[in-house]
Amino acid sequence: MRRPTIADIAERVGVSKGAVSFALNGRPGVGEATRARILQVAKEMNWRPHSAARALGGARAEAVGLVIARPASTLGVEPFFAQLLSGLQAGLSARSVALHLLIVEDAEAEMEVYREWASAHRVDGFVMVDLKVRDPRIEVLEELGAPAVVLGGPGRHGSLSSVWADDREAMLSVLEYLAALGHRRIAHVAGLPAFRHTQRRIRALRDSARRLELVDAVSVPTDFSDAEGAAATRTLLSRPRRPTAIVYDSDVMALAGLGVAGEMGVRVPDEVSIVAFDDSVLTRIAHPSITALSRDTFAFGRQLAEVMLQVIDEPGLRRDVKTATPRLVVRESTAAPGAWQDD
Amino acid sequence: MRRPTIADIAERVGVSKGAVSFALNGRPGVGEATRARILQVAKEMNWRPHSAARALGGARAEAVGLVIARPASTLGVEPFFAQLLSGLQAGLSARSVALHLLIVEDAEAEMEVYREWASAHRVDGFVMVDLKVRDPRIEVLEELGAPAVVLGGPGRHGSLSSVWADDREAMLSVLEYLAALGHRRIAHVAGLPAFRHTQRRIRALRDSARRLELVDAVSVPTDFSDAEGAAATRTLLSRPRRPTAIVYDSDVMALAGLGVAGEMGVRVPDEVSIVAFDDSVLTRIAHPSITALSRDTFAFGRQLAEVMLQVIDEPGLRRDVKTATPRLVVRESTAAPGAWQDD
DNA sequence: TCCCGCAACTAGAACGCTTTAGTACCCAAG
DNA sequence: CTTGGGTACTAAAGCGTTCTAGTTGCGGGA
Repeated sequence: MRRPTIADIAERVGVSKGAVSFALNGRPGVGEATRARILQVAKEMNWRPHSAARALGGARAEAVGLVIARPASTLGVEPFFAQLLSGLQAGLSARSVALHLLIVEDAEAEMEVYREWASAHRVDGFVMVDLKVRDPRIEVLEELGAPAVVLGGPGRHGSLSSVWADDREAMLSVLEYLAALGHRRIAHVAGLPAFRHTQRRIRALRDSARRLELVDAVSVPTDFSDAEGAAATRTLLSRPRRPTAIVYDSDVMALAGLGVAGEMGVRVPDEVSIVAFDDSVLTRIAHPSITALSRDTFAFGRQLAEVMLQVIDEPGLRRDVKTATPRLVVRESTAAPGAWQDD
Repeated sequence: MRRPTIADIAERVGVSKGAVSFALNGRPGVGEATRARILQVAKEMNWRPHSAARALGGARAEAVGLVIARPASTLGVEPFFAQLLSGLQAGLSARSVALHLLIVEDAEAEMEVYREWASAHRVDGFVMVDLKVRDPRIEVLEELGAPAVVLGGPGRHGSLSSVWADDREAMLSVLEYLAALGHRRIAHVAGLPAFRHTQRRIRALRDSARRLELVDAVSVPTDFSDAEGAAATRTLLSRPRRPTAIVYDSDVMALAGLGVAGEMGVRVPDEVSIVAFDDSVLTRIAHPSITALSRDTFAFGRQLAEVMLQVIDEPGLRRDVKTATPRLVVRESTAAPGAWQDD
């Protein structure tokens, strides 16, 4: 048999569709007795709302959109991303809001999908990740007027809300720790330079070079892949005056770097110290275990969900949430540089 | 201004809504010249389809549902799951199909969501994971008549399609390898006994005990968490006649087990060999690296997507795809048992 | 010349729900 | 006894699209 509609219920109870709609949505305009009868019949007939029909009328979609312009494989490879996703889902599912996920080729396609989903009321809001320098997606989301939360910041995300961590401060804490150990030649294997947080880390290194008396403070950009992380490490360690410490923008790259050091016979931490942005099981079980900037990524994702839900509830709202700054967890991969390395 | 509808376009071009609909969907029933004009105007007015309205008419939702009854944290912790998810996404996004993802408390809630999404045309089909013994979800999906693909098998998934790996054969390959090395006391730290694939592995061990002359072949059930994996390992290694080899049902548990062995001063692989079902970066970088059953999980997810799309295209279809059996990758965690361990 | 068939197009119902405007009724105040 | 206002409801108009059942006009064969 066909799925029951409110018209069927109305007919059976002997009232109008309107009355049924009121009753089912707990709205005034229908007596208690009638309401009870309607609810009863609806249950008997096993009725369920048809979200598409509701959406046509402009109701909530009970879903949040996440469009990612990255190769799909990163989803599974980067612990950071996987953790973030699960935190996000955890936060959303507490309110039975689904995550509408799509991976696309590039930012162009991503914006097109924003337009489609927004104009079709397919989702109630968007979570935007991988904030770039002068990101055109911001404008699109603003123009669409859809609730949106940007992962990353602060600043430069227009009227959109955001959730961010202080990358600058985190980078400084690493540099100060390394400088205190006596390191003066510190290299930075950065992520994609187009990302705002990458820029912020690069700038933090450059800015503190003088204060910390670093004689060499270079940032090498990569695409965040383990391959480029390994290549950058190889280049750095092949220099006549190689760095005594390398800071990696992700745990995956740090691990790759550690592997390269092993291959090249450069001992860690005796000859080179290694620090990773982002902590995960990878840094913990590596051998030697890797000193890393640790944060609760799952909680980060949950905060993202929380802000998203708030912004959906109150469309005018603009929140700007700074999450806890990642703190350094010292493990076996860092030590004072050997004496022979001093200038 | 209001978002443009086909009625607006129709008015502007001076044709009926029907004609516009035909033109926009590349259907016959409208002349070339008119079609071109309609497309032109639609572009000018920046028109976009409204999926909710389409869904009302019974069109595709261009989304696949995935409902998971697990704690959200597993999503990020289990490399297998993360990889699978990205493979699935990769396969779907090639056809611009989104993944509608929701995490729920339990199987009851999961089935309720199936009903809701199906009756609301919210998704075109479902991917079901974590197939259990006598799984009630199968019936629900069959009854709903929604296209669905089950991860796991073979058999016992009724009329639904499935994608599966041969767990039995995989387990046998591990056991034969260990037996060939000389192991006779082999323990198995299993996953959730409610899962079909867990059962299959347990049975494989039991069945081959006699043939391989195992004097001790016990399976210890766990919930797949690293905590229970560690606990089970502790119990096993505390026995007066402890096993000389332990097979773990996941890489996460194997890693936990390796940690416990370290704590207890039991040397790996000299005193106990360790094998993991599921390969990932975890097993590769552990110290010692862990012998594991390896498969291309990303490809597995992509196959899942492929079958899903096929079943959506051809609702009557029932496919049963066996994926490549995981093959054993021998690393440092396995060796012949020490002589003193022989009976 | 007439009719047939086909392509091009129109009108409007249908999809399931929400919402608004309106109606019927009752009770209380004047 | 009338009026005013509140409650309980009904009828029907959307929401944006697709689909079905026409209608028109035109070219070609008898």
